[in-house]
Amino acid sequence: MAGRRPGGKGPSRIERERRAQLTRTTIDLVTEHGYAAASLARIAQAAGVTKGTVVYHFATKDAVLEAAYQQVLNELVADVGQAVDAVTAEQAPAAYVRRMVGHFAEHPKHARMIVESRLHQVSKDEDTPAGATGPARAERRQPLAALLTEARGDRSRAEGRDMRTLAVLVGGMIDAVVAEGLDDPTYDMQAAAETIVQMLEAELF
Amino acid sequence: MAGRRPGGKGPSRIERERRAQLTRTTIDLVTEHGYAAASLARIAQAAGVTKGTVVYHFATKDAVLEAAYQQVLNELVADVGQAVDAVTAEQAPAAYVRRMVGHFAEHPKHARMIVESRLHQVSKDEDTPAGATGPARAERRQPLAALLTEARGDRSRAEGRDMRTLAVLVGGMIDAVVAEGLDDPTYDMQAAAETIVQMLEAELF
DNA sequence: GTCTATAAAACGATAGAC
DNA sequence: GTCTATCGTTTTATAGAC
Repeated sequence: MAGRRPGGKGPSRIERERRAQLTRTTIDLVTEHGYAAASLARIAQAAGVTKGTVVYHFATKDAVLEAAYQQVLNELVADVGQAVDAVTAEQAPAAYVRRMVGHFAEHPKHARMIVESRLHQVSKDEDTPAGATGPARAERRQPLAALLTEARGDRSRAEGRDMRTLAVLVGGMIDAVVAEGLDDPTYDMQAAAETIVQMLEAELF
Repeated sequence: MAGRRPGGKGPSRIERERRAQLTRTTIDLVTEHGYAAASLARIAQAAGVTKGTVVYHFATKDAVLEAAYQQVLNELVADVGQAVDAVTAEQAPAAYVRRMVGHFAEHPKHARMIVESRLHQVSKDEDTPAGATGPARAERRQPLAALLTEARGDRSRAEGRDMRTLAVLVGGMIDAVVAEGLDDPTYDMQAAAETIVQMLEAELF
């Protein structure tokens, strides 16, 4: 494990810089050549260091990829969270959709990183079937479902509506729009986001 | 290359059986332990043969996975195509959604296989960014987009609607429902499919 | 604290025996 | 037509020099 220093102080300056450099390089590698191309040797070569250096700072190859993924995810959560907190509960779902699509439109690399990680970042449990990311996946739609329930309030039109399914559907639409935008840079993701908002609000209000 | 026989007859009986056995084994491996676990050695071991045998019938490892994927895809296309052809143009989109979800609900293994292949089945071109599956991905939504355009006819409500985006959104909702169903077997995919149909027809008619 | 050198295993694919 | 044996590469990780 890296970062084991005597005194209880935080990571050293060069420790933080090296880790940041390596995660940046890893993100580039994964987004440009796929998860399979992100071997220790390639990460090291791309960063201009040796394999030993990479393993020294991260202990294992998976730790590097996990760190890269977490960084991307943290930025997304912070960005969307801020946008949602800035509006009323009623406007929150629309803000969520717009910022989610907007974030990925502004950071296509991050979108690719998350798409690539979705499948590979599965648990190491041998008995876990592929694609079943377990709790991580189940929690993916939960924040949106909570926003929807709050926004709905006690409106009659939305009575009996299944907020879980609505969250699943809206989440799927967002994923699809992002994927389409990655494939075709000329695709108008913002316009598609507005269509999602309209369909969502037709169901909610 | 396998199957090179003197006379212009089709593949031999044992050729067909071996290939079928190996593709079946490969599908099981990929769906249960992920694409990364589908190495030549593991495929051979699971099928009770040697690596050489596998390579003899398929020439390359990717050819095995491609064959497994194509078989799954062919069954899906045949099933959904038949369902769509059995109804009027107006009912076709709803039939598409229902059979798509139904097929994956009945064949969870196939759903996992397709999800796993989505990322890895990228072109071998070094310059192709990860996640960009090129033409294959662009064509994914085309059949649905065609159904939507035909079903819409000349209805006023649907005038100016972007059928490409609608196809992208509906496709994304289907993917999300299938993924949710894979993660949680108790999830009511059929009910979710009906919600998709309702939202779709609200946009179309 | 950082690196070189290397170990040990798994990989895809081939050559050649039968 | 089918298999065994093996080649050459690449993988992750470690041991030890500096």
